[in-house]
Amino acid sequence: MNDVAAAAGVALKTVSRVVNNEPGVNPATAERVQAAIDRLGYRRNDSARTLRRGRTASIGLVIEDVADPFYSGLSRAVEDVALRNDHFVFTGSSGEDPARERDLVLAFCARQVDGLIIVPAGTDHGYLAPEFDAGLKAVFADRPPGAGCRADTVLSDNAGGSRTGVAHLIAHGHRRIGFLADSPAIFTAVERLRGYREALAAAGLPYDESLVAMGPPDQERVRAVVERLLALPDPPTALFTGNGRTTVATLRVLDAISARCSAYHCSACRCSNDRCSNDHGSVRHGAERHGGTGRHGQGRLAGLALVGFDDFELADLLGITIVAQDPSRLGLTAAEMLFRRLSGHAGPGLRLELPTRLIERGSGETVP
Amino acid sequence: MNDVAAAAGVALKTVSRVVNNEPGVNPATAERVQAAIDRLGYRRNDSARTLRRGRTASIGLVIEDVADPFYSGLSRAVEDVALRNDHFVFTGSSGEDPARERDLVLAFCARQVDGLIIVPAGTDHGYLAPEFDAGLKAVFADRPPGAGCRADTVLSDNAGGSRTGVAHLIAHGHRRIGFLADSPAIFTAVERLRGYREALAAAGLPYDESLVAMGPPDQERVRAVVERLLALPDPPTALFTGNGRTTVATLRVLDAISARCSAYHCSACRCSNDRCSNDHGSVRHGAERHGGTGRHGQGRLAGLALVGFDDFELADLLGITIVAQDPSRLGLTAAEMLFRRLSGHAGPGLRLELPTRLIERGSGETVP
DNA sequence: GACGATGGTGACAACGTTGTCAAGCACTCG
DNA sequence: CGAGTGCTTGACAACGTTGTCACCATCGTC
Repeated sequence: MNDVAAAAGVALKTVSRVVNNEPGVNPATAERVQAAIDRLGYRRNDSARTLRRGRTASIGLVIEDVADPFYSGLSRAVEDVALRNDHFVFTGSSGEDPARERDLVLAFCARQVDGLIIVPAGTDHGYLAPEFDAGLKAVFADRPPGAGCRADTVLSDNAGGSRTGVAHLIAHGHRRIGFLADSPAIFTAVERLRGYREALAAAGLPYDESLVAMGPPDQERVRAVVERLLALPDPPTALFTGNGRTTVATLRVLDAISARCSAYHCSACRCSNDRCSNDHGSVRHGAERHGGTGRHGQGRLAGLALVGFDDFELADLLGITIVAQDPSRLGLTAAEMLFRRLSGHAGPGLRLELPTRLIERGSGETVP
Repeated sequence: MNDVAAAAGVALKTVSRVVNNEPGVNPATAERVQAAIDRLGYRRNDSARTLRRGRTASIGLVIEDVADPFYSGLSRAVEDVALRNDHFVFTGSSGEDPARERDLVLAFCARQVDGLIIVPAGTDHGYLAPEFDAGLKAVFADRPPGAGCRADTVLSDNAGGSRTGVAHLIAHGHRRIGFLADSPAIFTAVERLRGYREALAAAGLPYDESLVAMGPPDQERVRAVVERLLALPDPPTALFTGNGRTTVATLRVLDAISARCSAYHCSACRCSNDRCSNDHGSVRHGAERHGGTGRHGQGRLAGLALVGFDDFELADLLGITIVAQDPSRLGLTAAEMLFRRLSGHAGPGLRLELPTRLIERGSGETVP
């Protein structure tokens, strides 16, 4: 900027005015300055600007994993809102590690982000107190902050969505419904379990702990869980899967089981064959309709009904009934709440719950 | 920092030394300072630090869309490498708009990012020249920079992968192969078209322009394209789709066509029925094997063979043969190249090409 | 006992911007 | 002609760090 000022024969401050489109500069001078700027390829140093003004025009976003479609949808929405507000976004993935969440958050604070959107991995946010005192604004998304933290929060209606999904299976005659979800350390998983229990209770069905399995959605764990469930003396006739990754992993397992067993007592055409070489205990045979209009998934679910929490790509094609939450709406809402705070809005911390939506595609509408 | 210094009864500089773990501080003093830091909840202001040191310890990442699984995988890899190198990542989505790409890049530069990883939307990167002069390091990923820009570049072997995929279809007896890809403004699409043509040429097959359709992968456009192809007097018996989104959109279209037509001349069991009420011209009927071990997709492709560029979630389950590139390897490689430059590595701009891999899953192995 | 080496500490300038305030100028009005 | 007004411009300090350099003890050595 110094060089530009010298080149244009004006003072530093005048260049600053031109760069910032401040009023009160003679058009002729402005043009001269602009010419010097272009000639020298000058670009404002936003670090210095930030230091001087105290605002960085950037926000931090801490999520679990950008590579997860749920969070990448959320990210995109946050980014869009931020850009509309002339802010940039630092993104960091915590990988469900509370320590990493904390490190990321504090690092973003040291970078003087104006605000934060956090999908918390941990449950203690005491470390944020000094930051809040220093004027930091934060919004929690998808999961609430730990006790004692009164920040704005945007959640999905996890319990309600889960209740609806499970009630849907019950309405189709299912009495034994397996429940697979993420680890009980995760808020959403616990809420969805609550919804599951509420739906059972509302229908007067017992809660059977042997039908419930919670843990990380990795393929091998899910495989073991599904096989355990199907080997029960009184196995489930339907599954409710508590997040997108678990649903997908479950689909793979059920598909493999279906493929191992080529015997079908087909309910549509009444044909049957006994080429089944699979020692699969009491697994019911699939109800694939030969040449019918059923969707892909239905013939490949080892005879089980399935409803999942979270929509995912190709769920439509596979005919998987799901309870949809809207990740981009979650991100959008969180970002808008944050920018409202940043523009001076005071008032107590809000807690919003976004509705979910049951989308029927076939896999949840089969009878036991 | 001033307050901390006052509270600990030391000079500013000593606090600075403690904060930065610089040697030469009396342990007792350091402890006193640390206590003051903790008591006051002090956190270093990285804006000032940046201003003083000239390095921001952050990099910028410009991609097409974080919400696209391809780019979110790439992002995650970049983020991981950055974190390992104690850097943070600004991410911005260009949405294939060259102007937005430019704005993002320049905004990141104004923020003094140490380096950039760019998936370019545009083909003119002259605007970067002053930044390069000022010492900016940049790596281009997935697509090369515009002419005249000698920056490091990491690409997938687009033409080669496409050639392999198409040759695979040819090897299975296909002579009329439709080619669907992204807009010809996009480097990868053009390269993949080149691979398609090379595979045809190598097999002595003619290049028929009416079998080629390029444009954005939105569902309605793809639907129209597929329907046009199938209505040709001599329709294709196979399709090669040039990216993940196009593949998925194509699957939806073919599924809808298959569902509309419930007539199957089943090659596996020789049964046939004529309940087909669909006016689908010369569309071949699906080869679904009733109760066989085939994968989901094969019965739902309207009788067409299909190979797609890019792997995607559930492609395994659907039995879709694809040419896989590795987005996270792309991101990892780009980030490592960038950090090599940042740590002083000089030398001419490199251009790397990562290999692709054909994964056979059924949809690409059916005969015409 | 004088000297240099060593370890610990602090004063000060500088990084590149912007907010504050004041000054210069041309013009108008009484 | 002088005061008042509005427009344009510039000098200067400050933002919170860190690099440079200098200072002062303390210690060991000749």
